[in-house]
Amino acid sequence: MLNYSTSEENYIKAIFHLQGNTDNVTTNELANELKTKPASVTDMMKKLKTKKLLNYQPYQGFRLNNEGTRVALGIIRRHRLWEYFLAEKLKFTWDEVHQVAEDLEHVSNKKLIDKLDEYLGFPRVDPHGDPIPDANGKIETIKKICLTELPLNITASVCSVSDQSGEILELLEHKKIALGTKLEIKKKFDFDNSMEIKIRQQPPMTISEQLAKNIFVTLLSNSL
Amino acid sequence: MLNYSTSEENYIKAIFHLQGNTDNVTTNELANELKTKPASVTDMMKKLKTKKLLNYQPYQGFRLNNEGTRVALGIIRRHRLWEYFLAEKLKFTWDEVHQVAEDLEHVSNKKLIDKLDEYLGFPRVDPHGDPIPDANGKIETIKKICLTELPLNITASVCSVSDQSGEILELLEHKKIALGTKLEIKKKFDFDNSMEIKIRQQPPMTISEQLAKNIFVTLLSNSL
DNA sequence: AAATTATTTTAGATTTGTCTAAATATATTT
DNA sequence: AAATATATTTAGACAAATCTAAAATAATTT
Repeated sequence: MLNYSTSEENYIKAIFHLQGNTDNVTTNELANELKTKPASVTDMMKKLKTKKLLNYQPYQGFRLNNEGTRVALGIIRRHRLWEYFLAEKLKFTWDEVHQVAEDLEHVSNKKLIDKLDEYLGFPRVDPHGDPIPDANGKIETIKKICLTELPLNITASVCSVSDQSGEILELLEHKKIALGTKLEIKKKFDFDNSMEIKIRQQPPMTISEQLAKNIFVTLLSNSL
Repeated sequence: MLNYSTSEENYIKAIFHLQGNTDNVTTNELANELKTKPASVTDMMKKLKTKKLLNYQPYQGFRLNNEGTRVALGIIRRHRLWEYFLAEKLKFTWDEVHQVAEDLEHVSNKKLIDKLDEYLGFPRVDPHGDPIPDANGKIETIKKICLTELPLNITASVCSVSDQSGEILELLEHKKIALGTKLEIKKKFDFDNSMEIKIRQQPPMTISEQLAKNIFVTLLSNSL
């Protein structure tokens, strides 16, 4: 259980988020993600390769290996637990938690994080609906679908919102849509792709295509 | 409200703790406190002087100026609020909180700290009995005296313990002495400087000079 | 397939924070 | 007050993380 610098951790986390199941991450992609220069990325990739956290051959891009993935999941665990703490206990809003957690995540004291996890009641998802890895690095795969993909009359639970701007939060608050809100689609209108949705004990309401595109839900069969 | 690096903050904090009301802090003192080398201290003092946080003339030692003190109190506020959080909410023991707070204190987001303060109920002292500066940097001066200085039959409240080892904590736990415990001295024995103390609703007990020297109390007139 | 374009790497510089060893200033002895 | 000892500073080096500019490699176009 070595410790890694804040900078190393930021690179590891960014690679984790960029690498899909198939292709390698490229130097430019990572430089762009981290708002740094390609030369800096190459330097760090050499370093992380000697630390055996990733596979890297010059000009061929890179991927985290098992150890790198383990480290990444540790960082993500810390990040999401702090996000949960900030939102749940300190009453930060959705759009504020990420930035603050960016700093807190680098305090890598295992006992601190495991006690925080316990204090929070072992939450399974962060305030954006993303799953929190457990103390062993296990992470649930939650089948998120965009609200635009949800079939009619199927109840689903709001699990995340991709846009985190103040504007969307204002709108969601007005419409009483929050994380965990259970809803179903009653009608879709081809004219403007707006839809009428129903939340239990509330009258039906209409939401725009633009809003629906930013809302993600999980089907309640594999509920949270 | 500039931001300072972790290293700068550690120097500022250490100077704050070393500087009394009169004399300057010396290079060697600070090097010893921070377990670094005198040359490194000189380098940093030059830097902090250009940042206008302290007074420093070569060979004459240094002191924080008003701005430096303000910065130091901000760091101490963060440190002690996290200590309180760790002990109170996450159930860390006395001897564990300091080390973890050393890392957390460098996350310098004002909103985070002010919300944490509110969440904790605006605590006035940390788990070691040291006062927590408020959001404006105001700090209470608590008149701590060593238990060995407490007059007979005067009730006082335990406010801090200088030694933070596991051994002393074990002993204090056994004797049911905790922070906030109210006690008075009934007898002092010149032979070995041991003393008999009384805690309300408990039989009198004897404690050694060595233990008494490590316990600090506040008189209840200027109570916590 | 040759030429052009885009991407990636290398080489060398910079900043921050640290160190060792040597030089300088201050304090203490005799 | 001169000699010795201690404390402090300077000079120069090093590692981490970054950058710019140039070189090398790969991909694309004609």
